[in-house]
Amino acid sequence: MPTKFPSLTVGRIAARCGVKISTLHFYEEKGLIFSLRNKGNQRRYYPDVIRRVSIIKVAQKMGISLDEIKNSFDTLPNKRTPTRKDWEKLSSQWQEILNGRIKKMEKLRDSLTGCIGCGCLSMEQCPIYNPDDEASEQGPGPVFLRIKE
Amino acid sequence: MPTKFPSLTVGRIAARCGVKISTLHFYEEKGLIFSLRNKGNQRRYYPDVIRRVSIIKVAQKMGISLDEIKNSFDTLPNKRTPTRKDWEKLSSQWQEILNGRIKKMEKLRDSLTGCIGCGCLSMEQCPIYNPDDEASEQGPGPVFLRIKE
DNA sequence: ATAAGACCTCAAGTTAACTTGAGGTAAAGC
DNA sequence: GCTTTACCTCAAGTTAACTTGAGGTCTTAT
Repeated sequence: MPTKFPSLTVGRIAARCGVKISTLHFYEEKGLIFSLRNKGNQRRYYPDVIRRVSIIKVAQKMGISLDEIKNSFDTLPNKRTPTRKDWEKLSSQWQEILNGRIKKMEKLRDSLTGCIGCGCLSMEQCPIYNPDDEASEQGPGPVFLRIKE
Repeated sequence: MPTKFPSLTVGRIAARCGVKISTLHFYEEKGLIFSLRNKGNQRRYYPDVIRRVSIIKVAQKMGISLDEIKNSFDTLPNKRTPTRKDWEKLSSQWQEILNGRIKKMEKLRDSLTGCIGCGCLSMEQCPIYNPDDEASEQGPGPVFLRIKE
């Protein structure tokens, strides 16, 4: 916990992080980052906000939504900016999500491979048209498979 | 090319494909599917629209946008509904895209693995903070890396 | 023939993640 | 002190991919 009044301006943070000022306003509004105000009501940041923003950006690249990111941040003690240990935790959380996504994609890709030239476009047996994880999940549901007529 | 007037109603197609009627209207507006109108101005479809919608859905699962899907469809002769041969072509196109995405994700995941516990949160050497494909792409650009001070 | 159910159009709303703009204040440089 | 930047707030706009609703017409079943 820094003790001196923060001195980084929003413009500076923006430049450092490669984002627009409006993005920082937006993140703050969403509770993803924080700032103090100087006498003139301008935002002043502690340097750790840079790390925070960078982490947000990395997470986004993994396809994590801002909401999920916020949730993860909120699980940290005192809503502090992730420390090295925290980062370990967060990144392995996110890694799992990432792994799940990759698996799904690979599955799809492989089905696709099997489909190339298989002539199943009739949608009667094509695995792609009826992947287990969706159509069969909740009973009747979508009807990709039963085209029959 | 079917020669008889089409008879499938929008409600029927919706039920078959597991989508809402409004979605079909929307797809038509976007030029992704087509219909004829009966005397009373109601839509009537040829059965192949079902295949078309199914393909759209599959493509979307691969993360292909409607715009990209439309582009792909538009490359087909006469903008016809994909035949088996066409499907071969489209699916391998999309497979490439999918492969690219998977690769990116894997890269990210692996960087992440390398990062867990590496303490590079200072953002001075962390590969994640400065993946080649973005920051270094266009000269100056974002500044994730040069945090220095 | 008539009522219920299926359709039609067009406008506006929804979510995510921001961006843009207008109108006004602060801070910094000379 | 003055001017140029940098900030501030709040409202509205943006894109993708749809959904919802209002007000009205067709079709179909009885």
